[in-house]
Amino acid sequence: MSSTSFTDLLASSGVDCYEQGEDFLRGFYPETNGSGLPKFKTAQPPPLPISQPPQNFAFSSSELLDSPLLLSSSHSLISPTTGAFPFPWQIQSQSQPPNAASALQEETYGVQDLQKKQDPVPPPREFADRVPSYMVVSRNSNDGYGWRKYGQKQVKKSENPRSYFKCTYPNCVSKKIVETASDGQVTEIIYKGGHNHPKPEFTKRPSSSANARRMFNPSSVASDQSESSSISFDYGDLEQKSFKSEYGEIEEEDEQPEIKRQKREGE
DNA sequence: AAGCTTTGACCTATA
DNA sequence: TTATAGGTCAAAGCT
Repeated sequence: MSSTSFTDLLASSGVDCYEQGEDFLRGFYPETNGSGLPKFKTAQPPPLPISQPPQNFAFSSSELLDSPLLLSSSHSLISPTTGAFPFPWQIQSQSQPPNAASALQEETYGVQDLQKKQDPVPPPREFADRVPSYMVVSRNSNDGYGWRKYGQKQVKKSENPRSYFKCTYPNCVSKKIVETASDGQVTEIIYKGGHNHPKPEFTKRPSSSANARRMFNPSSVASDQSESSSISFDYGDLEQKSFKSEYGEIEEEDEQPEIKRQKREGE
């Protein structure tokens, strides 16, 4: 599969990724079997039980706003003529439609050049400079999901250390690997597996203070500044793609209180 | 007290 | 079969 097929499909599907939930998912399927249905390597996925996919499945405005990359490139996000979404990594960095996951197997979208060129906006480092290192490193949850870091490794193929994250949602096997440069910039994100759940509604999460603090702490915003320089998706091990009907609704997070709290804590 | 990150050790896949 | 690299585990410590 190639990245061109992805955008081609998006273009051919003629969907607006922002506005169309289900259509977005449909259009998101990077590969079809010719009948408009996605190809699945492991098993035929159940039909999407979501008659009205939550908007968070695509983007939340706060996240969009948080990303200077998105802002800086927003003028070219969607082709007015084709409707093609030129930045599939934005979709994936936000969330992975579970059923699209296997179709994205071994798909890699590299956007290093783009990111490096468009990352002149200095992140709000005032937080990162004050908080403990692990808090800084945890700047990775802007996609709305809760991630727990379970390992870090310096790999040979890259001079930057990799951090390994698991989704904190119960029974969710989604993982992501974040490669972070010495200056704190995220140079690569690799998603493995897809979420079998919607974005958690952090206000309802147990121990919401702790989770919310990390999920929406401003330092994560700082990370967002540089995140998505390169995002890869590996859904090879994704088996359980069934969507649970327990769809929570998290449209937009009012992160102002969290930011304030974080500021207090960071001081 | 709960949940998180850190980090060295261990496990596994691959050449 | 062995060496190496990548991925994961789990105890310790932190917020």
